[in-house]
Amino acid sequence: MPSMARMQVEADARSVPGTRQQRGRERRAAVLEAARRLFSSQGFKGASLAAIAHEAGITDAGLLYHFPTKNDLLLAVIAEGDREQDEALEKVRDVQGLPLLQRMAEFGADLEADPILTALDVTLSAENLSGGSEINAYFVGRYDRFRAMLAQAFEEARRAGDLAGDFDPAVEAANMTAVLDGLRLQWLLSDGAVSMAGGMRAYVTGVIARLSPKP
Amino acid sequence: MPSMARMQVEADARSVPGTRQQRGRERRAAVLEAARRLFSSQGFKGASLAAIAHEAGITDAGLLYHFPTKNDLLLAVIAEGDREQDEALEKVRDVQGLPLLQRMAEFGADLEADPILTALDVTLSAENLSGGSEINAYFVGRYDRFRAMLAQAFEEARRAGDLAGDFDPAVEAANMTAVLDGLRLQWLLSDGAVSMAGGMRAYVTGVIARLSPKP
DNA sequence: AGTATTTCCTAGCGAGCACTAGGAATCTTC
DNA sequence: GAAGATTCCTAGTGCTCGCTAGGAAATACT
Repeated sequence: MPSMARMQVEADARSVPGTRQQRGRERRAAVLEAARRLFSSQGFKGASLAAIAHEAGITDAGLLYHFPTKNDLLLAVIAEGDREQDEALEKVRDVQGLPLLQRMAEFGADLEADPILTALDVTLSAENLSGGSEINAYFVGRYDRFRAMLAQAFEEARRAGDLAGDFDPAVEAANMTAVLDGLRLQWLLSDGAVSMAGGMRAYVTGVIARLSPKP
Repeated sequence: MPSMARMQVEADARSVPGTRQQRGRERRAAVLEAARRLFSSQGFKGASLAAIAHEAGITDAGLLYHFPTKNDLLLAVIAEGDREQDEALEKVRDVQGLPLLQRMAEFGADLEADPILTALDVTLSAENLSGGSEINAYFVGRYDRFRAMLAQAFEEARRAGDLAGDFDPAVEAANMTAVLDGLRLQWLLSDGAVSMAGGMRAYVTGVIARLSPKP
């Protein structure tokens, strides 16, 4: 009799496939993905726990078992996105100087491949412009590191004789970062009329053409 | 006796100076300014009517006399900001072609003069990335017009012989807009480590140097 | 078989939200 | 000075929010 009862409720949402801990991890991942989607399209304050939980197929109380507070959920979403972007950056890290700058031309195309993560970055950074919060510190640090990486590449390119002129590596690094961010925003706001890949490639080749040593 | 009663309450918040309609306009302006400040720092959803009203020196119900809904208040804030930016653009509109592009170098400095309006733009555009809302349509249209203005300037500069090469005016317009927006974000996120004025000037002179006809 | 653990739900709490109803105080107009 | 218009408040409504308490069901352990 108990075994029959088990079989009757086998189709229940909780007992789908696999072991207990497997289902737990899968639910957790589903919540993270739903949270990324809703945070990116509605912002942190705009997305409710109930809506995220519904998208993940559970209730809000069920969600709070995996992430004890809404802020914890946000931090997990950010940590996951950060990890993915670090992986994308590692493909670039083995080169330096001018080759690194040249590879930045493909960064626009990379971002176009993941519109949700791109929109998440725009939304969350704009939602945390003013200081104090943990998230604001994260974005400030990330921009600092990104600019430092590019500035170092500009310096090395000049030292190697690949670039010339009296340009300021810090300014060039900030400007290249700005093009990436600005195109991101226009791409999201223009229904595809603005291409990040095309704009970024044009910018990088333009910078290199302008700063190339004259023979 | 009534006159004495009047004098006793003369220091009341409502009866400060001037006529009735003057006070009304002043309060309305105070509400608009408080709303701009709070919307820019906390976003639309993050700023409550009570907080805005408190900053303006009245209650939330008093605020709703001037602006019947929160969305009406937002539209008024946006309309006011739009008017100010139109005025700033009109100083540029009398020139065309290369001179217009050269004047864009000063746009970074102009934005630095009004950090609140700049942050408001970043916050609200990021909060309305996805389509449908009235505000989203506003931003899409504004970017379209701005890019069109710059693209036309690039075309005219080439026609006049001030610029040369096989550059794409649409791409150059999008990229120049992107630098402006991207520097805006970094400026707000870097405690002044990134200068919008310096970056924008470097970019404009760089573009002109790169596209100048070779003698 | 019995116990413990993991996972998720039902139910509800207190706070904050945008917004409303109705009235009071002030100023203008006659 | 009475009548009307303007401006703003007190009080409250219904809703949604993040979060908690406690339990139920399924699985794993012994």
